[in-house]
Amino acid sequence: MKTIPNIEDYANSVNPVVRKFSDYLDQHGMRKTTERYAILEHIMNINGHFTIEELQQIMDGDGFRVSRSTVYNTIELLIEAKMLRRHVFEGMQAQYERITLPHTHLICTTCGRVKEVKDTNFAAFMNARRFNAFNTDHYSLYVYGTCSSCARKSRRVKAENNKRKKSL
Amino acid sequence: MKTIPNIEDYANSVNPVVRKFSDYLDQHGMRKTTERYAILEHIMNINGHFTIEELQQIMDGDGFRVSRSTVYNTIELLIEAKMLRRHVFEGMQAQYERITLPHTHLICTTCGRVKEVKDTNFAAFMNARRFNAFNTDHYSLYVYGTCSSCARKSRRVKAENNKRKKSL
DNA sequence: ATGTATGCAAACCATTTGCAATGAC
DNA sequence: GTCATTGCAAATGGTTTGCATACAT
Repeated sequence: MKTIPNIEDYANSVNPVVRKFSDYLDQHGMRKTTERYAILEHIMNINGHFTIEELQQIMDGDGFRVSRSTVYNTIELLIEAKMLRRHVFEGMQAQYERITLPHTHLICTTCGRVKEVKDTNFAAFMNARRFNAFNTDHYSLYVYGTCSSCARKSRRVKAENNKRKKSL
Repeated sequence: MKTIPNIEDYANSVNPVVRKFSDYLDQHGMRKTTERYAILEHIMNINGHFTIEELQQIMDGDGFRVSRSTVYNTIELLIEAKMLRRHVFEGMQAQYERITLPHTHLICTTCGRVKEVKDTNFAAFMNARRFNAFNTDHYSLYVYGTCSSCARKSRRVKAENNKRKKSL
């Protein structure tokens, strides 16, 4: 098991992400527990999206056992602290990701993989966009379609089907 | 109870939405049942979003009882027929809406109300947008924030709090 | 007549909750 | 020492499933 530093180490961390969480806990009179920091720590090591299940498996594999309720609890705190976002893509279970720079989500409807892409044009568009009498906090753009790897596979299957037809 | 026309009437309907559904059922060797048409009929009368629960209550109120499984079943068919879309906004249960023109969703994080807004600039932007090696099928833009009515309420509450403070 | 679709009740599964034990403060 | 947090197990609630019955074809 990777050693999880003790709570004082975290409370004094210079990592701005850890700082932000500590500050949030302080400001809300909440306790700084090993579990909370361990969960944040593991989330910081994940690139892109993860499900609750995946996060817990990563932590388990790392020898750090936390109860499911605590995972949900901490995820909720991180969302309230505006450090994490929950996404529910069509037909999939909830996925989470750290809030970083705004980006677009490409979701392959065949394999379910999600890819984040920077999109400065879109970000600029949204920054300028005002919705009448609506005060925007944040936004999500989900683009559904077929990723290149699934498109390749489907072309291969079609080619094989054609071959079969010819040989009949 | 509003009379639901019989199945032949539907099969011969000139309504393009009903047509599309009939064609889909035909092409897939599926049966044209009263329940399926009644569900489509009621969905067509709904403006904007609805939950499964809401749809069923509307149908009940209209004296048309369908089982929950049939509602789910038919909703699924309509999604496969690309006539309906499922949305899961942050912290809410699934909502459905007919596929019409592309539009942006404004979701109030206070009251949960969802509003659709046309956005021709954004539609134009997305039409021109190509994602490298990704074949786009459709997209959804969710904008979260505070609607005008909730903003008004919150201003009122703040004003009252200030008054109270002064009088102390 | 055949077999798909419906309706009901039971099963499912991600998430939430209640509560005794633990540990941050 | 106090009380928020944890972990477990049970409850919840939206959705799915199995199966006998109804009905479109």
